[in-house]
Amino acid sequence: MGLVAEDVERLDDIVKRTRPLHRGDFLFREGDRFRSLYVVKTGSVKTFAPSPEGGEQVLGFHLPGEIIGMDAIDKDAHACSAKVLETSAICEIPFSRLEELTSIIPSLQHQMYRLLSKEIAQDTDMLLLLGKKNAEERLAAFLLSLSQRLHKRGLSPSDFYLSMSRHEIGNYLGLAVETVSRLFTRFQEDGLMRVDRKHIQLLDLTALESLVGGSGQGRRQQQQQT
Amino acid sequence: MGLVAEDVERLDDIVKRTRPLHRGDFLFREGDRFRSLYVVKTGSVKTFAPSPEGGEQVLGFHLPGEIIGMDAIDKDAHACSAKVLETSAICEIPFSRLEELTSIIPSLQHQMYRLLSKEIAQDTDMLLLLGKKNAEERLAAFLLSLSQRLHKRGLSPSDFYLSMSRHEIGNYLGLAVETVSRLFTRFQEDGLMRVDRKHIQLLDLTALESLVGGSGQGRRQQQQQT
DNA sequence: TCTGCTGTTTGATCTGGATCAAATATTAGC
DNA sequence: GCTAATATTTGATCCAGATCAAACAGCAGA
Repeated sequence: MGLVAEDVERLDDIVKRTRPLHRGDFLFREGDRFRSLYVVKTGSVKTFAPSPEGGEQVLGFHLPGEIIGMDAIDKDAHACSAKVLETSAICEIPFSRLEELTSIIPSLQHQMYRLLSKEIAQDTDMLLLLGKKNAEERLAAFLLSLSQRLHKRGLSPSDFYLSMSRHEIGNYLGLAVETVSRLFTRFQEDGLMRVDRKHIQLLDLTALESLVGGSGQGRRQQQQQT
Repeated sequence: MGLVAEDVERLDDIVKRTRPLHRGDFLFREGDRFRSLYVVKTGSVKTFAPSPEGGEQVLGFHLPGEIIGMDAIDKDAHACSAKVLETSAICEIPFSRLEELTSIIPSLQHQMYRLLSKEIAQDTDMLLLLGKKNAEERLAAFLLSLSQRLHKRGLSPSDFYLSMSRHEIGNYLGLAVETVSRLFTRFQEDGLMRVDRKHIQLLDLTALESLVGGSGQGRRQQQQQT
């Protein structure tokens, strides 16, 4: 990402490798002091925040290559918890060390700004999804998002395992478990995918994409021009 | 914010003051190359993104003291548009100049990280709102958010004008205009606020806060423990 | 001032997805 | 392997809020 070998080495020096974490382990909990960012090397992690009513809101699922914890810099404390979904390798990057480095290496500083900015842009996409899309569009968008992110990491974009439960998917997408389950069934009947337990095969990426875009061929939908 | 006078001056030097903008003016449009961050001095701005179906999603309302454009750093292009809601004074901060400064002034770099992080945390709150809260809770949260942000700027927390339309509020909160209107009426009947056109008076902040928290005294709601 | 337009309110009806209910399939523990 | 606890699926019903419809109120422009 535009760093010379020497800089990469310096960055490498501050990264802590932790032994593998297992399903259910926490990277951090809501309220913890913020110290480090975490990078998923293999496996997956979910982040979630308690909602005032006692439930929780799943904020995201984090796949290999993705960074966790950037929302905690401002308040210097974590407002959400991060829980490992399957046996995972996670790197820890002490933020104060990272800050020292970025103030010395301008290109690294720029990367940090980009990473933070990207996180904002992704949240924005999610706002659009929760604010404007129906159940079908949400699940299609979710599946495509996983597909694309796995593909970016060199994994299969059309054949993968879901490390999260239907319940967690529903929570994340603002849908009830039952709705998620029914949609999986429907997508399968429509030949869009094959579902076997947590094993997913996407059979028609194009069709899924068109589902996400407009509400298919038919369903009316108010278009607010504000 | 922890800067010495000399640094403040340097920051001040790169800030461009533009003449007042008026209702309907754009700060930038979706697709524009990213060059600057914008700070609202007075007035208000809304940001919004087109949804694939042709409508739009209001992403936020920006009040004095707030920064706009941080989501565009990563892609070096704006993914949303920013439109002025009322006559406003806006400062422009060329990002490349800002980056030069932050690489020289560590405390400024830290502030930038905090600002970006705060934006992420705010989006996260919004995800919780759209994912878990009902119409009543959403509008109450919206009103309290405005109230708190205005108060932070030394303005009245309980008496203010809405520069955005009911339609825009609904769009932002994922609700229909009619629902927003009915809720304003209801809140008024319940003595929580007075509404006269765009003039708002919050009469019972405490009650509004309790509305946001749990679903009031009654309404059942599934609490997902995931 | 009048005129047309846009924004807001109010009422009636409809519906996507939640909720309730229950059977079935997995999985974890022993 | 066996059993309890948990997750998923499927079906029936319900309802918050969307949609449809229409009256009304501000407001900009002539």
